[in-house]
This record gives sequence, C-alpha cells and structure tokens, in this order.
Amino acid sequence: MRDITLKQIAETLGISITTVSKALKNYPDVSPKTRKAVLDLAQSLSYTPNSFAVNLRTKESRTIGLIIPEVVHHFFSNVINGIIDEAEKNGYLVIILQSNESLEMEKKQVELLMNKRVDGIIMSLSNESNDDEHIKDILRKEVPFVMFDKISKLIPCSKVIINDQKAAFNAVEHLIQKGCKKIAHIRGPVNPQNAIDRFLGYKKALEKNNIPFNPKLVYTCKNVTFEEGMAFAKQIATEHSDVDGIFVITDLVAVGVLAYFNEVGIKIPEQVKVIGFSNWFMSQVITPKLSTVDQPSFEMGVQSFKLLLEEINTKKELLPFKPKTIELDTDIIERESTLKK
Amino acid sequence: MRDITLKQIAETLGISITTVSKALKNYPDVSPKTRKAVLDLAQSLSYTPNSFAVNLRTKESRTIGLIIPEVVHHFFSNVINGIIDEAEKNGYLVIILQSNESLEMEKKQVELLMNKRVDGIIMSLSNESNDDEHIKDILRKEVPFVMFDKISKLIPCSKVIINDQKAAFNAVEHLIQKGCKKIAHIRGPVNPQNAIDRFLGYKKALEKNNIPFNPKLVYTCKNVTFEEGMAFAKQIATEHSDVDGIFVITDLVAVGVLAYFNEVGIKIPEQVKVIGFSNWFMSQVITPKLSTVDQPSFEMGVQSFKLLLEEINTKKELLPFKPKTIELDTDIIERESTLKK
DNA sequence: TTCGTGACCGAAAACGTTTTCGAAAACACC
DNA sequence: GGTGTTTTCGAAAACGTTTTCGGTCACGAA
Repeated sequence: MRDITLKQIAETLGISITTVSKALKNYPDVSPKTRKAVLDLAQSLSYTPNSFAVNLRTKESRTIGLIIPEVVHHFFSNVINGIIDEAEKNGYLVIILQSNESLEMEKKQVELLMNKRVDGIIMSLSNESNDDEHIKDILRKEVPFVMFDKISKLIPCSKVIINDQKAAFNAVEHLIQKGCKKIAHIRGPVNPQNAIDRFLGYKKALEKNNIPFNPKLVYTCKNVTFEEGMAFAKQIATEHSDVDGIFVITDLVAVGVLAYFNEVGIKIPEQVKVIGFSNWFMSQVITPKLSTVDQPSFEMGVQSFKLLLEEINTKKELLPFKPKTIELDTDIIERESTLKK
Repeated sequence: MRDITLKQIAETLGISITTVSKALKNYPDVSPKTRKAVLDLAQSLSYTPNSFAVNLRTKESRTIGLIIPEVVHHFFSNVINGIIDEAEKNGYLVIILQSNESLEMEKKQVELLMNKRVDGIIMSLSNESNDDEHIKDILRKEVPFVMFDKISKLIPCSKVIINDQKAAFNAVEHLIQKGCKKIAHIRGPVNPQNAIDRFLGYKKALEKNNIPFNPKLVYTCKNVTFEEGMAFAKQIATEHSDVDGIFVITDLVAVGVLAYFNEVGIKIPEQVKVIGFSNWFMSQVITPKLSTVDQPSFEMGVQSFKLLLEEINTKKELLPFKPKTIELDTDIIERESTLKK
C-alpha cells in the first residue's frame, strides 16, 4: 500500500541506500551483480522515485508555468499545444494560468508560479499591462523567463514574436495584387502594439503602391467583436461604397464584415475583397472562405519553450545568459474572399 | 541572492526554527512579541516557504493533473477554463496533458502524472480507449480521480456528464415543434457512447411523436469533419429532397451542411431546418446562425474539480470515499437555422 | 611480505519544512 | 514555600533523495 522507497529496496537487498541510488542512476562504482539485483527488484516493485524528495534535493521540479490572457482562444490554445508538446519531449510539464486580460490577475499568477518555484515562466502580456514591477521581479529572482506575442520591449528577456507590420504589409499588398484600388482598414484598439504595427503595415503598403492614404478609411475597434465587424461593414458600404478591399485586424471581426455583406447582397470577392488576420478556425468554414494571415501559433509555442529551456540549462551551468528574440514568418492564406474576379 | 529560509530568520532573531515555523503558521504556543518579530522580519525579507520542502513533508503538492484528447477544441478549452478557475479558487494549480486521441499517449500521460505525484487527476477518455489497465492503476494507487464527458461506465470513480440521449431527444423535438415532418440524422462514429446515445435520443423523439423511423435517413460520420457535413448534405438533397429537418452530431459538421445548402441555394430554415450540437463558437457567427445544443462546458470543469477536491479531502481524513456522478443539464439554443417560417 | 591500485560499497550530510513531545519558565493559588 | 497550571520555547525526528568522501577488500607486482 505504501510507496516504495530506496530504503525498502536497500533493506530487502541488505545493502545501503547509497548503493541502491547509484545502481538506479548508473553510477560506475557499483558491481554488475548488485546493479542487476537492484534493477530487478525496483522493476518488480515498480519503484518510482519520490519526486518531492528529488525536487528538494535537486532544486528543480521539471515544471514550467505558462500565463496567457485566456485559454478559450484559437490562437492561444494553439500556442499552448506547441508548448506542451515541446515541453513533454524534454521531460517538462506545464502549469497553465490565465490573466483574463487583467493586470491584477497577471500579478497574482506570477506570484503563484514563483512561490511554486517552477523552473521557468512563459507569458503573453494582458492588454492591461502597463506596470512592469511583477515582471521585473521575475528577472530579479533570475527565474528563466520568455515572452511571446504580446511582449514588452522594455524587458530584457527572450522573446518570440511575429513581425506584425510586415505581415500587415503583405496582406494589403495581396489585396492590391488582386486588383483593389481603394482599401479600408478596420484596426484594433489604440494601445496594443500589434494593432499599431498592423496599421503601420497597412499604411506602408499603400504608400509603396502609390495609393493615397485616407484616414477616413480607417475604422477603430473598441472590443474587437463580430458585431463591430458588422457595424463597420455597414458604415463602409454607406460612407464609401466604392471601397473594393478591406484589411481587418482579426478574423472574428472580418467574419462580421462578411456576414453583413452577405446579408445585404454585396458580393465577395466580386465587389469587395476581404482579408483577415490570425487564421481562426472558423475562417475556413465560413462562406465565402476567408483569406487571412496565418500566425504560426503552434510553432510560436515550440520556439518559446526552446528558448526557455536554453535559459534554464545555461543558468544551471552558471554560465552567463544572453536573451534572444525570434521573429517568426507569417503566411498569406489565400481563400475565396480575395479571389480575383 | 539566495532564498530566504526559516533557518535564516531564526538565526537573525536568535530563536529556533521551530518557533519561526509556528509563528508563521499561527500556532497558539508562541508569544505575541516573538510572533510579531517573526512576521515582521519574514515580511521584510519577503519570505516564502520552499514548496519543495513543504511537498515532501506534507506529501501533497496542491497540484492536479488534467488529461484531455486535445487542447485546441472549443469544448475542451472551455472545460480547462472551468477547471483552472475553480482550482485556483481553492489554491490548486493544474498541469495539462493531451492524449491526442491515442490510447498509448493516454497511458503515458497517466504514468507521468502519477510519477509527479499530483494530488489528483481529471480526465476525459480518448476515442481509442478500450483498455482500462492504466485507469485501474490510478484507482489501485488510490489517487483521487474523476472523469468527465467521455467516461467509462466500468470504472468506479466520480463522473461529470451530460445526458446525451435526453439532449438529442430535446433537439429533435425542437425540430418537430418547428414543424419538421421528415428528419434526418447525421450521426457520429459507431463506437463512442455519446454518438450512440444521441442517435438513440433521435430515435426516441421520432417514436414519441409518431414519426416513422427510417434508417436510410441516418448518415454516419467517420471523422466528424466539415467536409463530411457538406458531402452528407449533398447526399440528403439528392436522395431525400423532402427532408425538412436535420439533427447533426456536432456543430462543425452542421456548418458543413449549411455551407452546402448555401452554395446550392437551398434556403435555411425555410426549406430545411438544421440543429447542431455543442454550441461551438462559430455557430453564432455563421449565416444563418446555427441553432444548437449547449453543453455547459465551463460548468463541467468546475464540477469536475469540485468532485476531485471532495475526494482529495475525504481521503486526507482517511474517511471512506464514495464516488458520485453529476449529470448536467443541456440547453437548446434557438437561432436562425430553425426559425419557424 | 609489503605496497599500490582498482573495484566496490556505505556513512553521513544536505535540501527546508512540519510536528511531536518534553522541558523550562512564569505565574497563581493555597 | 510548596504545588499545580499555564505559557512559551526548542530539540529532534521525519519526509526520501543525491552526492561527497572515505574506507575496505582483493589482487597483482615488487
């Protein structure tokens, strides 16, 4: 009934705990005979080391923490997937916590993980994050730390990001290549860096292709919802009926745009072409199928863990650590909503 | 730089480790003066107990494990959300692992969690699960354990489920109330219990309403995909053009049905009404908005954790434990795809 | 015989906490 | 001043592992 320990194995074999431990860990100074005896007995008793004791002794738990704004989100759940996968391959488990886009929560979660003494932390900032003290706390305690997606440029740590500006640029050029002459942009809220970058990419693509930038063609979401997409689509259709292309901050909003146009009989892609961002699952099952920008979310998770592991390992060797930033490429996924007429 | 320990506090205060520990844990046998001194110093050094040592001593980690088929799934990510939330409220953290619908993986994950000595395990079976040995192993070691959604009736443990048969029954009756006379069913694969139960609910609803059951109106998915939905919709439209209602095993497939009907100009809900299952996110942003059966996924997570905590606590008291099963209610979400003409 | 050299083993400390149990000190009461 | 009671403290064991550092023994060479 009780758990098997080294002590029990040692006693039944009439040898010391030390030798049992060494045999199990393939130390060279134990004879083949005793090693076999130990291994056999351990096997038959299905011994597994008490991880609590191992943690205490080795000061590591082979567990990392992950803090994200929300689990129920296509992008984040894919990142989670990548992190869990890569972590498991390397013998690590991952504890997941949500900030629910609240700074207060985020602070609490960081504290929880530090108290738990995880071997490292991976995190994507909440939208509310403006205060950095809790993050600096992580660095002060020298806990391995990497940020992805929503990062803070002020924090010196490893990061995994995409180039939002470039991705947006490509998306808008895609519209231009498909023949669009007057392109609107439904952008995200004012603050978040990625909304800003995507807007800048939009602007640059217009410039480069000698299309005049018209600030009236830029619509700003507050909550980034399906309903906002519908509302802005209506606004565009009435205010600027000659718009023939729309670049939308994210697929959810773009799907709202599609829904409105479908409702009022505006043909996509014949009259207006629409491209979204993030390649949400729904964009491939909607009618018309939505063209979009694919963020390599799974890969982002994988790379985030790899960077973290690197930091864990170099710090374990007491070597100096230099943070890295990985910028992943995005892809245009061409579907029906931007087909050339 | 180094971590603060009880020992250090004790030494700077000139008292014993015992007293420091007691002061911090509000033992009655320490004088107000020394208690205050300890608390103040601990505060100013921002002492936090070494959880590895606490784990070893108390034999619990306040961490539980969660095994699900896949994270990137609307239903499961909502369950995760519920579990994490409720766990955190009770001071527990959760480690998440995926089985990727593979039995082999599932076994491995169970082993990982047992070796980690989590305080309990919550799990939804993979579709492949037919072998029970790894599950029985959990019970043998008396690790608190609860299953949700995809359960095995043979395992004596706490469970959180919905009544699939009843839910399907209600969905089909909903179609009938809306005037449908000839109702098809696109069902899930042959084996999984919930596919069977939903099929039985369909059949019962027909019976009760004196609609003859016609096996030719039942279509069986192999992979439960969007494409299958499109294909079956086509088949139904050609083979049984007088079908006026379809009950679909899950929203993804139903969305495929909608897509095909949209494509060929079959009007929903005027000509055919469609109802799905699970209330996937996309069903509220598709055109027409899909009526469906809402599974209380978040609540399922919450209840699962509550049952687990109950088991953890009663076993800690060495009291006898009796597993419970909670059956949660489902709701019909009426949207456009079943509107009465 | 003596010495050196490997091969093999074990004692013991350490990781940091919790909790039992007894002891000392302080105080009250007769 | 003796007795009993309460308050306050600390020694020590325990949780189970890892790892250092020496020690013993056998064996071959001198």
